[in-house]
Amino acid sequence: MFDRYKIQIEEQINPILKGEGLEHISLAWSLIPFSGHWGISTSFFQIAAQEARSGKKINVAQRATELADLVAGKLILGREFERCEAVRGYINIYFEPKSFSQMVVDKVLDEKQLFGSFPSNDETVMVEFSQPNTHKAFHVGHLRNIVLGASVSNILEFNGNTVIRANYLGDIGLHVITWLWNYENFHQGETPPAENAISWIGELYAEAVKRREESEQNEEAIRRYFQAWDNHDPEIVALWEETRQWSLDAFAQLYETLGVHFDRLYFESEVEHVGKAFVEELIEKELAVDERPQGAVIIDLDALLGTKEEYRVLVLLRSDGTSLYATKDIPLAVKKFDEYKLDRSIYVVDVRQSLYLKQIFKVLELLGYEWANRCQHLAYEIVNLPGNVTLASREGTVVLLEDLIREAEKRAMEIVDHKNPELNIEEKQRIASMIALGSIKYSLLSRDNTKIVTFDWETALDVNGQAAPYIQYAAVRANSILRKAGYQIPDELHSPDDLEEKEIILVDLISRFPQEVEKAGRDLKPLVITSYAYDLAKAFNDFYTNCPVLSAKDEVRSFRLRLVAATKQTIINSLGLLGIQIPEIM
RNA sequence: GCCCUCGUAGCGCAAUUGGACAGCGCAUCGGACUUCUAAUCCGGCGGUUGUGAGUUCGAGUCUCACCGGGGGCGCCA
Repeated sequence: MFDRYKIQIEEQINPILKGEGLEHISLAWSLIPFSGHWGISTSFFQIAAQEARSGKKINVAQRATELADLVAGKLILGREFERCEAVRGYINIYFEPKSFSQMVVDKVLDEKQLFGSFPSNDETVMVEFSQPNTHKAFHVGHLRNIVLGASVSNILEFNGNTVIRANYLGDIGLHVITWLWNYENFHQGETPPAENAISWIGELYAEAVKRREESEQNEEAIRRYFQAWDNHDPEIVALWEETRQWSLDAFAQLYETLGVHFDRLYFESEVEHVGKAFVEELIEKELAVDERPQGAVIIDLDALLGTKEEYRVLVLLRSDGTSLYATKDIPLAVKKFDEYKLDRSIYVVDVRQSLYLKQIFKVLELLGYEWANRCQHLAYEIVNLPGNVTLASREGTVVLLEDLIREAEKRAMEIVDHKNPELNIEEKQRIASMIALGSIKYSLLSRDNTKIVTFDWETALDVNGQAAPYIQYAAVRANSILRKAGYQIPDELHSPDDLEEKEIILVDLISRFPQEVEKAGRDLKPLVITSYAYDLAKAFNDFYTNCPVLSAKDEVRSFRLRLVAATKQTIINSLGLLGIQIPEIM
């Protein structure tokens, strides 16, 4: 956006530096880091340091200051610039606010919901996230994964990638069998209640595990049940299929509530069989070692690679021949790349699986897949309870997703009810839901992926301060002004000669949105967007209290209306990347 | 034992990837609603960035060593 100006200015700076005996200098430009006025800046420290290294006896800081002063004194700026200044070795060049602000606002109103996005770049990326087990409940730990995966997908899409949102469901294994056995013996004929199907399924799971653990007889019965399932006992398979669907339906409902969708569902059951063939291949190629029946099928990566205690040993198949996660993850990766010709495959999985995924990617490389190094683990830390208590359904230390959402909606509803008593109940509920879900999502996304989230009800349901409702409210205020103006946004491109400081800060922030999107995409960090959206809302609230819009005169009013519309759009776009919606009223 | 990760104000978190004076929110204290919605705004208080070295003109950020929390290391997922 500013390249043209940079070149233009460098053409002036180079001769000045040449006069100082400095040639072939390249300057690194950046946006001036604090708001107030916008502009670009560069420093002379590197140049001074170079001089010092070449033998001259100079004080680097002093020399940088001297050079900055010199250049600032000699620069001749065009009318698109306001002024330039030298500050402690830096030179700051400020743009003329009028034309710049006009340019930014025009751009937003022109591009609308696409503002901040980048054109398609031909890169296809798959993001695998959520990965729930059927026949189990969802808790807040799972939510962090979903919310992160969904947001990263949105951000990558905005960056111009073609994104395939994939889910990988654990629909087989001991946990499923345990559930089925318990159901058939103790809950025959029951069906999940429509309202809270996941909780019901989860409760049965907890009960099933308890039964399995409390008697050896039960454990044996379950093992026999597993055998029967493995031998395709038609009754058990039918029950498996039916109950699995209950879970899938319930998940679909939850994803809808969360506003998350998937382009492709993978199932463990669809890759298990082919996975065993891959294990055979690995044994044949003498990469894997078959220690059965005494041991398992393993692949000693350190031995193969000559590393020491780095890749360790990966178990591919149990000694009894049944499959493990690794058995299935290998064919799954192949399937993904085959189906979609991926350029990149991202796994949103918690940090505890870092070594495991590193192993899987290495095995794929050893199998000769050239794309193996384009698999990427997006690791995030877990959600804990206070006192470093791990969330675990079997310990009872768990916060169920449905409970959390219900409670958050209840609290939001109280406020909505109080503030907007005239609305009908459906509308109130809709608004409360957006606020509740927004708060929950925001609180999970607004800390770095590498930081543990300690869940407590107080913080999770706090809607004050740096939280989604603050940002949503800013957009609602903007909307309120626009509504009172009859949604008539003037076309005039004139902006007033003198802009208020608050307006300048606001325009400045809006102009930074695209680069924040880029950064969030590069680092796979929604945190960048949560911070940005908050700063933007703050700047708008500041503008709101200081700059009247509707009562302002002609051109000021027009410009401010356009600015308000542009702000609303930018808030919508940024919260959209986080999967957070904005009500019209709140 | 090896590896990963975190440590910033009483608490919860940021910091443009090595740049300007380390910012914000809770909490706390004090102000502002006959005004486009106060779920808002303004001000005060609060810091040796775990410790110690090193690299650099410049370090919260990079290197090394310690200290402390969490996690992972062959048949769990």
